[in-house]
Amino acid sequence: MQADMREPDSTQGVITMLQAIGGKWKPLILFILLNEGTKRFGQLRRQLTNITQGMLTNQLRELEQDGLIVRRVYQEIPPKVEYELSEHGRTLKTVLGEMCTWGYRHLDFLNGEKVSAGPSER
Amino acid sequence: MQADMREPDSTQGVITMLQAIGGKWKPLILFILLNEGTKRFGQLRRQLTNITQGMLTNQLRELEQDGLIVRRVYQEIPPKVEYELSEHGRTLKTVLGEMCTWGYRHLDFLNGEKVSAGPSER
DNA sequence: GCGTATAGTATGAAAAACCGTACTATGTAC
DNA sequence: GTACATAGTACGGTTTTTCATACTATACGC
Repeated sequence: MQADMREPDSTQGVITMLQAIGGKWKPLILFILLNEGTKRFGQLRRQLTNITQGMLTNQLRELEQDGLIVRRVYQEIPPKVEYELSEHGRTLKTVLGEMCTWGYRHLDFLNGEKVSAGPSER
Repeated sequence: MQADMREPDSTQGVITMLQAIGGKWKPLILFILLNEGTKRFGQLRRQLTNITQGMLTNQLRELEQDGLIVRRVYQEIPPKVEYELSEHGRTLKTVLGEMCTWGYRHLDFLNGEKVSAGPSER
């Protein structure tokens, strides 16, 4: 038996998780850093095609404050700043994996419904 | 995009997941139904102490439309409506579990930081 | 000096999420 | 008739999130 297992019926964990990586951009940022490693600010901005600079800065700051990513500033001109997952950030791998899997499963479910469910009665 | 592309570096799954169960109330509702089974509307409302009726109705409708919960209406007066997880909704168990676990881990991390990091200068 | 590239900051507007309050319908008990 | 209980709906307002646009600083090449 797990000694330290907090009550599984408590929503605390899930809520904490959603606060940390929920939202429109954070999962994207984390995925990119998780799968492609260190990235510069501009690289992220170009990859997240629709994000504004302010938004990206903001999200990166929050992720940094939550200890999920590390910001490395090179004292150069023009500026160079790199971002990568922290050690703690890398512990997201399994969760994100599970979420990804379920997400696809859900997509399949939604599609399957459209196809196989009887006459749509809404 | 392509429903077929399941590369682990795709954010599609995670985004889908967050759209389905993200937000302030859905995780709470799902947790209650997952751990305590079928509930009536009023029971949920009392358990989610701060939710408004409109919000609860709205969230339940969305969860129903996403096929995660089932709404059962009894033709009685006063009205009686029960909600429970659908079969598909129950597949959330593992993901929610993982999220919960990581959430707690993250809380520990945040607390650990406060305690063990150098002279607190805040 | 003038334009380019980078990593931002600042400001206000728009959109989305969420909340509070009042209202509906109807069978039962009083 | 009056009040109560249930599961809602309707309306408007506040709060939070996201967006668009313009601006900063500075080494380098021309």
